[in-house]
Amino acid sequence: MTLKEIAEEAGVSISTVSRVINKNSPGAASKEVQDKIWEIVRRTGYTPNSTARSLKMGEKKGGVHSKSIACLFARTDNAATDLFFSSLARSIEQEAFRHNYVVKYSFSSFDFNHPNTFRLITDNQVDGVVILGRCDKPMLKMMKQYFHYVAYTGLNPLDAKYDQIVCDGCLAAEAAVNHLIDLGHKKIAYIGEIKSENRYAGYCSALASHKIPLNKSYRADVILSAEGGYQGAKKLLEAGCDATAFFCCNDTTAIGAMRALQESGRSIPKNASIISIDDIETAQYLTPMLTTVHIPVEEMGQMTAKILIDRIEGGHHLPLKINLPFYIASRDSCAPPKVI
Amino acid sequence: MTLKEIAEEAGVSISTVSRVINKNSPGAASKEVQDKIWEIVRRTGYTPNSTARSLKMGEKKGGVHSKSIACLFARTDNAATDLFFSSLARSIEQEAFRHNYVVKYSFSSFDFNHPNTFRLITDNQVDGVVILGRCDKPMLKMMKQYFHYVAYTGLNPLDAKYDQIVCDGCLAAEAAVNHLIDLGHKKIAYIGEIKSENRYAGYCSALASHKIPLNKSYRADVILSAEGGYQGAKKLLEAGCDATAFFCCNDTTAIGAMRALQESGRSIPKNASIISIDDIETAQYLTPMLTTVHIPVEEMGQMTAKILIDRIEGGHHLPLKINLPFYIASRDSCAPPKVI
DNA sequence: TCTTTTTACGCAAACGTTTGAGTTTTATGG
DNA sequence: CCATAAAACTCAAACGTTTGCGTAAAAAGA
Repeated sequence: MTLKEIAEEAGVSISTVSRVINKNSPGAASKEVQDKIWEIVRRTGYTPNSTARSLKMGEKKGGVHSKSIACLFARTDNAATDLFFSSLARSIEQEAFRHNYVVKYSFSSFDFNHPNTFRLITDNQVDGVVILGRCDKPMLKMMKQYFHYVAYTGLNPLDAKYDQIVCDGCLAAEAAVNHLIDLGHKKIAYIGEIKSENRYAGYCSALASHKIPLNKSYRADVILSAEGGYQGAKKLLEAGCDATAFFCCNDTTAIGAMRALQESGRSIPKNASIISIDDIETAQYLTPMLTTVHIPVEEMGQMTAKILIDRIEGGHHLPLKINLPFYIASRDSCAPPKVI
Repeated sequence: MTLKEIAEEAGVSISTVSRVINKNSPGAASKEVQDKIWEIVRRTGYTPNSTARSLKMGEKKGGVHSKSIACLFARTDNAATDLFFSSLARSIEQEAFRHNYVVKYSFSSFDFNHPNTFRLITDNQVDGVVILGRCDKPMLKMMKQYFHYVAYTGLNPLDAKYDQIVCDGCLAAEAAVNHLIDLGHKKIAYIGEIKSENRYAGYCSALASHKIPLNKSYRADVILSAEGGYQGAKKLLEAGCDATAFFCCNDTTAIGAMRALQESGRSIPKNASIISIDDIETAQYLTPMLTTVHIPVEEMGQMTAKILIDRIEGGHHLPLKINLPFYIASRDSCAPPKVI
């Protein structure tokens, strides 16, 4: 159904139909004509062709908006299937929805070398994009080229002039490890990614500031998943690692690590403490309840969406770098080390 | 930049520029003109206006495709933040990506009464949509009206003539409860949703076929989340429920229930067995490892995307109703009841 | 009854493309 | 040198809208 067809059927001009449907012109048509038009609209299930509409509207003052944003997972071996990112994505979407925006997600690992990627990006007009996960400067820059409005959210703040709403993973890791140290631990293992991972930097920094030497045999380089955590902890244990505490990069990894620890006969927190980052919903229902750094995902998502949309709709503030606070959700998986 | 501007600058007609850029017409222009046009394109960073392009292309034989599909969560109190749906969504997206489609997700609870919803839906042209979660017939019908191509995936098969790729939650629940019964349990509690939930039907049916009377004090009507499971189990326990086994509607709920059970001093599976549905990644890393009905999420997502896209691109088969098989991932959370 | 205002409507251009059909130029062959 | 074919290029319509401007009819005022 098109305006033209409706117009023909109603015996009026296209303009009239258009004006009636976008009830912007007060006295656009007589009551009769209006009724007739609406009747046809309802009966035929007409919906305006948004393509034509935005083509036509594209010129308007201030530019028109597709009222949609994209949400790109910068690195997604597993991110998309992690509760943390789901929650983040969800809160972004909810906030966007409140502003009448839709979100187009791309879970797929975002790879500019992929022949499709470019087309997907440029084809799919969006007003702005939020990048989540891990993102380096060149990539952000590239994004800026194609999308005027870009915001980043995640745990890895970048020192670049882009809007970013983050919760610093480095600081969070540092706090977690400090928590362990405060409990008396000195032999603290690291399970998670290492290369260009700021959580690892936080781990190192916490140790360093307490003059605890870095022990490479205390660390396992694994991807962030339950399987990763399990394998990482197992490897450490089998190598005879005598760590009394384990720092895991996120809760899911911790779940796997806990499993490995328990399988080896260690009880948590009696024989080994474990702490991680995220505080996904299930963390507090595990046995033992997981001590973890609570990241305010809800707020992160909300703010990100709000700020991006604000930008899109004309708010031109300076690049914002918002650092949201975390706190340690202290539960049952950490205790002082057993004195021998 | 528009074709027109390029044309002016190059001193040729719009048509020529168009033909050169979409290198479809072999002998569209002379080498010189081509070079000149490409030079301008590169220098100015011209990208075709996709809105205009699709408006124009809309007529082509077979219709043109926006190369995008939408993914709507029919009911989402919590679905979006559940690993099961994340995995499902992700596999849909990956498969779609392989076919050069992008996916627009809508996590927001999908509510036609919401004034925005209608506009969001109709505004955002997609070639087809997949509905996931829970969906009733009227809603599916409504969807069909706006999107020619609709596919459903989830655990709740519908007896309607739509493409649906499901894993029957009723059968899965029945199998789970049968598993419990086979172990010797007779007092089996139900934790999860009840109203119009086919898993509840499966639970009832399993009991009935073994002549075990339905005991309403054995069931807790809660939403599917860790918190829900926790509260549900707690309520049951506090009411003095003497069930020896607990069926939970999904893994996340089971995690919460396990917590409540353990808090009450019961050890699993010695004092109580627990089984659920989904088999999310973490299930096998819990302590005890969770026995659960494995749902082939990956396959479900893949098939759904593939079938929907096939439909969109012209494959006109009869409405498909694919019922994927599940199996019981038997682990450590179930054991025969303790003989008293 | 004649002007003036209001109400109701239509015309046509424009948004940036694509494309069939036509027109001009150049090369080919006799 | 002319006819013809091939190559290079242009015209203009169309896609479905929105909207400024113009006009006819009805209502109001005198």
